[in-house]
Parts: sequence; C-alpha cells; structure tokens
Amino acid sequence: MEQDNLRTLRHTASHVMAQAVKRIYPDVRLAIGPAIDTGFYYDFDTATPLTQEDLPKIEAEMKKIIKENLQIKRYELPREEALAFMEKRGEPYKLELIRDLPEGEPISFYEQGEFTDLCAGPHMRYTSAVKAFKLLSVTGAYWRGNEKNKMLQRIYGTAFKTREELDAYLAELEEAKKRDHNKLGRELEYFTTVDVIGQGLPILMPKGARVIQILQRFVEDEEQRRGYLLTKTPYMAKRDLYKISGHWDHYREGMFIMGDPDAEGEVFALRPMTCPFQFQYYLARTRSYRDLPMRLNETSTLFRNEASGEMHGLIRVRQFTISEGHIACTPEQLEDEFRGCLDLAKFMLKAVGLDDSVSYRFSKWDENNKEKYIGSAEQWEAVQDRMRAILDDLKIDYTEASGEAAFYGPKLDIQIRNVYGKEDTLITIQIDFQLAKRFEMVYTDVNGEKKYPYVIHRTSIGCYERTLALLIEKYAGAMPMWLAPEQVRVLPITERNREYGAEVLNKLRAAGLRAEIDSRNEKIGYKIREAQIQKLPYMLLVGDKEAEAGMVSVRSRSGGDLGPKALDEFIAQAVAEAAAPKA
RNA sequence: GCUGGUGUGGCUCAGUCGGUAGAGCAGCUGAUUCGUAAUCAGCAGGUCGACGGUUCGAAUCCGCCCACCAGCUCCA
Repeated sequence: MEQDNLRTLRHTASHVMAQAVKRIYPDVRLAIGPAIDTGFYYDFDTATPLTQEDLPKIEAEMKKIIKENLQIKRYELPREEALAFMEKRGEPYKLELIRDLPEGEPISFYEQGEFTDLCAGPHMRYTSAVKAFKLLSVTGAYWRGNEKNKMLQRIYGTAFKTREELDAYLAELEEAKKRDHNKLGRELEYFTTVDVIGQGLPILMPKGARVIQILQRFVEDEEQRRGYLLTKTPYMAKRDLYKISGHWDHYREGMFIMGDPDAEGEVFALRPMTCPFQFQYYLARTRSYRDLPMRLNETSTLFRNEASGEMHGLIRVRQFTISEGHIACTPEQLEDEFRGCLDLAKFMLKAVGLDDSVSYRFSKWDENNKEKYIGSAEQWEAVQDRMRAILDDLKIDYTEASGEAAFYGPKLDIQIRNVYGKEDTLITIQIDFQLAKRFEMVYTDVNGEKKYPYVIHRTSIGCYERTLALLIEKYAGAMPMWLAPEQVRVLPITERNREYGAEVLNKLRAAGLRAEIDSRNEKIGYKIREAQIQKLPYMLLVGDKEAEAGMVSVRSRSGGDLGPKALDEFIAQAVAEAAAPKA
C-alpha cells in the first residue's frame, strides 16, 4: 500500500513536470509519463532536443504549479470525444494511444489547471502533494520502445514523500556512483581502454587479469570435480559451421566476419558462441546412452560485434571470456542435469559473495516474433512447460519474461544490477531442443533407437569480465582476501629497513601470497594511505624493531592496527584466510 | 545504431575577446631516514582525441571521424 502511494505520488510528479514543460515549450507533444521503481519520467516530442540546462527552468516551473495547488480531476470520455479532444489539442501520440485502447475500456483523463492528460491514473488530489522532487537527467528514448520509431526526449526525475527521503536517496545515488567499476576499475588499475585498439576491447591490467585467473582456476577445478570434460576449441570457423547452427541466419549482424560473403572463396567468422565448436567432440564418434550425460566445459573467448552504443566498461564488451559449457543428456536426465547446473551456479555466486544480489528470470520466446526463433510454436511451448516445471520443482523464485529467450531455446537467467540499477545477465542456463538435430547429434538408446539428446547451454560464473566488474562494485574495490590481486603490501619505515622488507616480501611470496613492497622514500603514513586507497587487505610495517625480532606490524584495511606479530605466524594466518571457498 | 553530454601531460583541473600551453598531485634525480598521508631542492613529461577547413595566426571558430559517459534499442 505504502509502495502504491509512492507510485501515485511519482506519477503525479510526472504530470506536474509535463505541465511545466508544456508551459515553457507550448509546442512539445506529449507521449507517456509513468512512475518507475526509482522515480518517474515523461517522454516528449520536441522540435529541438532538451538538455541538462533546461532542467532547472522546468523544476522552477514545477514548483510554481505545486504552489498553485491545482486540483486534479478525473473524468472519462467516450472514444469519439476522446479522439476529438486530443485531435484539437494536437497530440498525435495520445491519439495513437487512444486508438490502441481495447473497445469498451474506459478512457480516462486527468485535469489539473490548464493541463489535461490521457491517463489511467491514479493520482494525488492536488498538485501540492508533490513536496520533494528532483529532475535527474534528460535522454533520448524511442516512441513505444521501438528503434524504428521516432526518438523522443525523456526527462527522468524522482520524488519522495519528504525532503529527507529525497536527500537520502540522492546521497545514496552519489555513494553508489563511487563504486562504479568503470571509474573505480580504471582508478585502481584493473583495466583500461585505449582509442587505437577500439571500442569494447578493454585491456585487463595485472590486477584485473589476476582476479580473472583466480576465478578461472577456481571454476575449472570445481567443474572437473563435477564431472566436466574440458575442451579447447578454435576461435573462428568457416561460415559453413554457423549455417548449420543457425547463427549465420539469426545472428550474423552480431558476428565479426572475415572475407567478403558476396565473393567467391572461403569466409570465416570469429565465434560469438561456443556451442557449435564444442559439439564437435560429441560428433567425433558414435554415442550411446551410456555416454550421457556428457558434460563439457571450456574457458571460452567469444567475439560479438555489439552496436557501438552498447559498450559499457567491462559489462558490455566485444571480446569476452566465459565459463562456457554444454551438457548433452537424455530427456530423463534433463531435470537432474539442470539442477546440477543451478547448484553449480549458486555455489559460484556464494563463493564470490554475489548470491544475495541476484534475481532469477525465466526467459521465454516471443510468439509474436517468430523470425527471431527457430522451431515450432508447439516445440517452444512444450520445452517451456518442461522448464517451468523444473523451476517450480526447484522452488526458484523467478519472474517470467517474453522475448528474452535464445533463438534456440528458453533460459533461466540469473540477473544482477549494477550501481546505476541497470540489470544484466550474470549467469544463464538454457535448454536447447533444436541444435542437436541441426548438427545430427544422436545417441543410441537402450532399445537401439537413434535419439537426439537435449542440450543444456550453461555458464557457471558467467563471463569473467562482467563478473569482475560486478565484484568491483560489490566490494567497492576491496576484494575478499582469496580474490584480492594484491593481498599484502610490505611498507619499510625507512630506507634502512628495505633489506628486511625485501626478506619479508620473499617469504610472503614463497608462501603463495600475492605481495608487493612500497620502497619509495616517503613517510610511512603516506605509504599506508596509498595502500588504503587501493583497499589492500593487509599492510605490514617493518622498521628497526621488527627487523630485530623477526616481526611485522600488521594493519588491516578493516580492523586497523593489529599490532606486531611474528612473521611466520602472520603468514600462516594469511594463507589460511586466502584459501578459496570450499563446496 | 539513436538522443544528449564530454575529450588539455599518469590523475584532478586552469587557459578570459583566436596570438602557437600552465598548476597541484603522481613520476624521476639528489639531499633527508622519518612509526600512521603529503620535508627540501632540482628534472622530466603535452603535435591540447584524430584528420580536414577558415585565418597572417586555432586548444579556442567550422566540418568530419574516433573514444569516453548517461539513457534508448539490442544483449552474456
């Protein structure tokens, strides 16, 4: 109920904003303006684009409207009158909306002063109800979310019941932005990008590369324990392969193609997915039901020619490496194998500490967009029902989403939000009922009959770049000990202590700890500050008295000064702490 | 791809009306040997994102690319 009130308030705020915009720019055309989870927006068609500089003006006008305390009145009109009204007002988008309303649906309007909007409501009763609001940004957005339509101007804002709540939210936003991996990850030198290499092609610097290496080893070892067979397959193939898989017809604009597809001769393409490559192992000889389930994994680098506006830090890139895998199994094995994939994914999420940050999405096909998918409606419905049954049986709390499936089958997507609240898929488990047939992957069942196996496409920890990005945001750069690219830094107090510092460093490294030394001629407080900025788990101060006694003075990023400790004792404790999580 | 914004040494920024670049921090060298951030002195580092154009003269004006940021669309 509380939530509903807030949405109503925000919806009213969006109308107040639209009224303000109309007053300042009478020629704008109104599109839609709903409340959203974080506030509200309104889409306008304007002759010239709005910019950030327009916002204060609009805010000022909104304040006036709120002060005027206009009454908000709801009324309904019959279809013809509604159309005539919007016709007279010159609102083409509203006309389109009215025309699309189903017959018999009430057509309601909300009026506040000179401003009237087609709207289902509900709304507050007076404009003065909007007490604490803020306009945040102005961006483009396609009419009805379709890129073929005109791009409108969208203003985002937020509103709360009190000033305090608004200020708290804005402060929270600012705090969240400080954890942005795209800023922090560059500052802390996890990665960088460079113009001459190109968009969506990040350079993983030593720290980023190290974290990914740790994760990769962890994943591969765990998958080995769970009966996976590791493959290493080529990064490119002739187009013929992608014709069989369907990628050539359904994913071509997403591929990097080498050679002219219209000319004679061979054309190659970098792989956007691993499936058709990994299937070749299955196809290498005849298979029987005794070979199943066959679990294949690969640390697989993929290339996708994303549209230029899509790239974002390490979250959306053109080359990435994924903990890929495919399971071929019989229909009877499907549920157990699916359960196994989910268990592995959950284990991974828990290990890196992201398990409480995710949500589950059952991604289905879109029956109104059949070109995007292969297979018949009956097949899709059947496999989706099967998947839903499995999800329900596993008691997964999921939401359903149409049009989010892969072109060959439905998915369970494990979703995560970045610091801006934008949702991305971290992990996906897909049931594929079609590619086996396309590749003529068969097995001989107990009765000697040839059958097509189900194929599960799955990832255990997602793609490493994206996972790294979300870990940076989750921990604000302060990686847990087992993932920290630099676990310990040795800080000699004076030049005199460098030799002992080097000795300490060697012992740390010999014990398998990732350690560095700061031997600059700077004051000790300064070196500590540096290490703190980099969020290092441990700092070891070594001075004259530590050198004499074989000790180190330990500081942790969290607990502050831990006092002097025998070096061997520290090492034993740190090594234990640095161990990877166990199943 | 679309809408808007941004692009000056590693980082943060200054650069007024066009007169061919400055600061702090970081770096390096020397001195200092210091116990919880910033001692002293010096040095080095930039074809002002790229390429065209206007101009006697462009970091400043125009065009076109490229990259980065937010959003839309698309997606792991």
